Amino acid sequence: MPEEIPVPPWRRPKKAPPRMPLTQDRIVDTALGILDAEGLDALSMRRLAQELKTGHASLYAHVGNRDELLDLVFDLVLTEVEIPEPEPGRWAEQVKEMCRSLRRMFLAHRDLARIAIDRVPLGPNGIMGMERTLNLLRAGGLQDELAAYGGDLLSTFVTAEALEQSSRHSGAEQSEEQAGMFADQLHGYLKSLPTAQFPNLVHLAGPITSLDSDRRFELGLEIIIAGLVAGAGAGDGADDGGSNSAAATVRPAGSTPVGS
Amino acid sequence: MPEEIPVPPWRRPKKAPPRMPLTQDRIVDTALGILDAEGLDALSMRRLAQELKTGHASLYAHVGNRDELLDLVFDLVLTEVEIPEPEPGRWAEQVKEMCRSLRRMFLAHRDLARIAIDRVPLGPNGIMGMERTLNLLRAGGLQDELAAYGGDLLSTFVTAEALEQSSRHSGAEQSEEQAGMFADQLHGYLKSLPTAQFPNLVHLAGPITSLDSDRRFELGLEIIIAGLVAGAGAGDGADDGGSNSAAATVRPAGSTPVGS
DNA sequence: ACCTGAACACCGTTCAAGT
DNA sequence: ACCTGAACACCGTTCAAGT
Repeated sequence: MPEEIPVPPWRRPKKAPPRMPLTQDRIVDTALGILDAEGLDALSMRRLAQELKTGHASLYAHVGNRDELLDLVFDLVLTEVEIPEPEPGRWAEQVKEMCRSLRRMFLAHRDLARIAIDRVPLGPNGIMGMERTLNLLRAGGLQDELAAYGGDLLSTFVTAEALEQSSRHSGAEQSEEQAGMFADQLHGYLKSLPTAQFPNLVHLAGPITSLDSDRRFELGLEIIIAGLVAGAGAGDGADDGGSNSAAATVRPAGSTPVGS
Repeated sequence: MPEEIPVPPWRRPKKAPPRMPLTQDRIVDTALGILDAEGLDALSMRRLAQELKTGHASLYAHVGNRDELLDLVFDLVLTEVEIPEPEPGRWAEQVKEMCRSLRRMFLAHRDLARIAIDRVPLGPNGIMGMERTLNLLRAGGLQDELAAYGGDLLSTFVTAEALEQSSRHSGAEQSEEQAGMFADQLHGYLKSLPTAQFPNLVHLAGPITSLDSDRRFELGLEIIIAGLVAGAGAGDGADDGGSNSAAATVRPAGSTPVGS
């Protein structure tokens, strides 16, 4: 009888050989897969168990309950967020880069903003991210209280904006120009309001409905950072503060993922 | 046989005589009652029907589905939010008053922030509120785009902050100093982290955990308003802009509820 | 120790049938 | 026209029983 031929490693991209013992990591990975492909409502314990070819009751040996599972999924994706190491003269731009990276993570994972919105990221990657965020914010000269709260405010903003963007076209399975069609409808509705009673809505129907997600995001970012800088007083490190980013020539060489 | 004695009106505060026909208003009122008393998770169509002494299928003749019901509840409570008529020299303070009123509404209705967070208020009271908000913001000299987005940003902020505050002590039925106990635990945890790896978290453990909800709210409000003012340029109407409120002596006589 | 089947106590929504 | 009962297709969580 010949020796057993080993399975070539490239046959199992990362998932598992047909029968792998149930593991918390495997459960969380699979949950994220379902989330990305089908959304939060499809992510039931039963659906997840089916994907893992096991009974749904078996999951409770490894995750406690559904809410804890979502905590773990949230902490896992936090790995993808890049928080730059502070560089002099680039503070405002680096804060923006951090927020844009967080936003990219949300846009890459369906319904993740819904999971994140009412959760404090206290998993290992969340704690790591908090540390690096505080480090960046303090480099801008924010005093303690403002640095402590500023990180919260920024991440809340990014999460809420991602939530709004994803929920805007969540009615069915559409995703592309459906947002535009909704905006058109809303524009027509606002324009049709009685001018005497709603002068501002009629006048601003254009600006209200023409702001796309990217513009909203950058505008909000600008506002909050300007507010933080204003609150920082004439801080020493915030030399690049304010809403301009004149010194944005250096590449973000120091940016690294949270998880490493 | 004597004439039928009429029921004294004070016996039915506002609810209904024992048998009143099912109505959308009655359904929405009752839904809000359940929400306040028992929270969003308790607000099922079946629980609601039971409260109304009817079959749960009957509700669908008046509300479409559960999501639409929540839309209606949201629009109903928007009635309680006061948005001041602009007064010269009090812009920043009036914006704060508006946001505080919105916050009070959220704190008065359990889990309402969870309902509001992924909903655009397009009901009659929502539209009315948008109009009055835009009117106030433009009185501060914000140009069109900033006014259009500023209202969104402010209400998102207030909603997210209310959500965080309510979810902080949502584990069980506690509500009072439970938040303080959690803060203490978190403080101990942050202080126990290895200083070499987490210098900022260790150093800021105090500020991070000592910020109570009121302080967080006022801080965030300050930051966003400062950012809006900075973006407004040297606007004419924003004479009271910035983060101070020196002229806050006049009573808000012009403030009126949204719904009237 | 880990996994399973079966059960418990719920959901939202639909629809034919009643009044 | 409005309401109802019954059914459909799901949920999360627990727990005694198996291996």
